[in-house]
Amino acid sequence: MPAVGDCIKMLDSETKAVETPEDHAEELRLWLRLLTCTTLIEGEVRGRLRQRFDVTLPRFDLMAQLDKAPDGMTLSDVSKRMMVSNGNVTGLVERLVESGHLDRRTSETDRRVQVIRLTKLGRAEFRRMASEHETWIADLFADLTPKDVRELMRLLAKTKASAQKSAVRRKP
Amino acid sequence: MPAVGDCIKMLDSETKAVETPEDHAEELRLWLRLLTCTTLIEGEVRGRLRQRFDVTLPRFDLMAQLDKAPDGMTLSDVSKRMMVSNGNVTGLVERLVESGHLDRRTSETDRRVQVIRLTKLGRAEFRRMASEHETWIADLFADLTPKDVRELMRLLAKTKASAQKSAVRRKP
DNA sequence: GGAAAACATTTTATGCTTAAAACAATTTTG
DNA sequence: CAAAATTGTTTTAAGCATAAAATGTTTTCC
Repeated sequence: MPAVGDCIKMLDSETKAVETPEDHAEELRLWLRLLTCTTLIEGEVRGRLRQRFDVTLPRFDLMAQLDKAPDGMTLSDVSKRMMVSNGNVTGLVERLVESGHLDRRTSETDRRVQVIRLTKLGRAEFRRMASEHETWIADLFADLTPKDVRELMRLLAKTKASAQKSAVRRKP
Repeated sequence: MPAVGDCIKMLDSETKAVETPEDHAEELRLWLRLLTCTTLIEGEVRGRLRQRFDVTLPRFDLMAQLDKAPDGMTLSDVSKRMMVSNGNVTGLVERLVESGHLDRRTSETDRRVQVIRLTKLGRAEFRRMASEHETWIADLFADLTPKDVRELMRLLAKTKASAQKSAVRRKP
């Protein structure tokens, strides 16, 4: 049963409504749990990728983006999709070109733009990894019913929209 | 309406059931959405901490752990709680001791163990940051109803348990 | 009691990540 | 058309992060 103080707004000396220090403990706990789940799964995937394929998670993620874009992507596109900084992508791409997984060329129509693609080798290796990766994910989520999955998808979509709105409010 | 092939098990030449390559696309999409939500919120919190308090997220997280433990924690405890590597904590603590936010001493009873605590300065600064941080989180989750929050908490708890079980299956 | 196992932490080597500044090419606009 | 703004990428400097090996300490268990 909540205490009285939890539900009323304080009145100041001039009898105008004043914000009580609101209780946001529930949202905070939700955020920590969300973070815990992600960290747990991410760490597991990272370790398995390293053990099975000697590849890092960021490299895998970048290849995953390119696998969906047969005609290649620009570095900016990749950066936005992966939600990481531009400089980060520059370095990742450098190493993946070096190892022969990526092909990189300057755009014909805009000399600022770099277009990157998976090489044959890169695509083949990615497909091999992705297939196993999918089974890991399925296993990690194995205890969720199809209904749980649907419900989580819905609530996370709502969460994403809420967070995006809030982010935009700060920097318009 | 699902195609026939989605629901049947293939039969091999000797009429024994054979695993179809199962479709785990839903779980994969769920994982990506989970990751997106976390990355989005994490990036937002990171940026605000930097702008408002010139502090990094890992430093804040470490201080948050210590704020809950007035008698201090060992590096191992912190490492487990934060779900990061031991070496990582060593470096973080070094910098926070340097800046006067943490106090570190060798345990009286076990000379292997380092016990760290927030200093007065560290605690004061953390409290100031934490209070604002809580409002950011509330704002980021603002569009979720209390019921949404409860439901997400429940489903994420189930997800965490499932993932932990799967992780243990691999390395017992 | 002493060798072996377990534990807590640090070190090492490498790679990831960011924010901000710098650079270069294109587009906008007065 | 040229100055200014914008866009795409790279560089820089600092910090974060990991896995694996190394170091010192305590327990375990013959």
